[in-house]
Amino acid sequence: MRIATWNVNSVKQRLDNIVAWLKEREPDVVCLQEIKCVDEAFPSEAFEALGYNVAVHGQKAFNGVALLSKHPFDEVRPRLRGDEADVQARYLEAVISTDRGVMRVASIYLPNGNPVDTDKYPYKLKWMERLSDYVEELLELEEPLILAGDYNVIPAAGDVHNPAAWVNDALFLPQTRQRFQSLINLGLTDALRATTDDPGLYTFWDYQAGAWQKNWGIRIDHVLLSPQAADRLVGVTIDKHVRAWEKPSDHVPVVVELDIAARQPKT
DNA sequence: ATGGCCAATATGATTGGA
Repeated sequence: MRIATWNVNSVKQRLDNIVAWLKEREPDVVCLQEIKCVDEAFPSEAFEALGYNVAVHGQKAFNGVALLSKHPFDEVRPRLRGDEADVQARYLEAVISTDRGVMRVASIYLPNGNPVDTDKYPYKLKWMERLSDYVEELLELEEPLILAGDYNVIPAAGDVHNPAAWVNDALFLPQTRQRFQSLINLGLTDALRATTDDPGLYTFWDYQAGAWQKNWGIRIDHVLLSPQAADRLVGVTIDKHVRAWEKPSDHVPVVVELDIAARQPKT
């Protein structure tokens, strides 16, 4: 089972790139973030033509998450629980049947939190606590659980080109990193860090200041695994090459290979 | 990060992203 996450920064602007990447990579499941459109405007047909089932949780202009899957969704759950007044579309979860039972996959777009002296930073921290509270419940199910997305968290100094420049940023502040660590401490595995200790592995390069050309990147797109998923981890790849394509997103896909097979349809 | 961008909005300037 190949599961990927990609913040596409507008599904409409990125459709050609996404389709080209899907053909090249052939993932089973894709978690998309920042689709920046309402459900009705999501280009489902382009993905269905490639054999994907589609689930969308969008909103007008900003945010928005989606799931693509070669295998049918048994259940789809939008919105992160814990705040009924929160209208931002940042969480979408689905259940897929596999040879190891139920597998649960979530597409996550965690709030950025900048500027930190506004209400955006408390919103981020609250969102992280809501996520932890919910994940604590999900882990009790003892299923393969894949929490994939743009976490807007730089976990450690080795995950940013110039740590000193980010010390006061919402992505790297100690409180942010502590809450991310608390989430991991519930019993999750950062898939990339389970495979390598190498610094300088990035998933985002700003459009500004020639950041891509200078490799001024940050690692903020993560795939977190429950024990039942981590035990089946085969490998992790950052598809860095798509950042050099025409009209790129500022994020690139992160792809996880798990030794889990889709349930064969009954014949 | 020496400065540098990009997407959406009934747009021609502003907001949001990271």
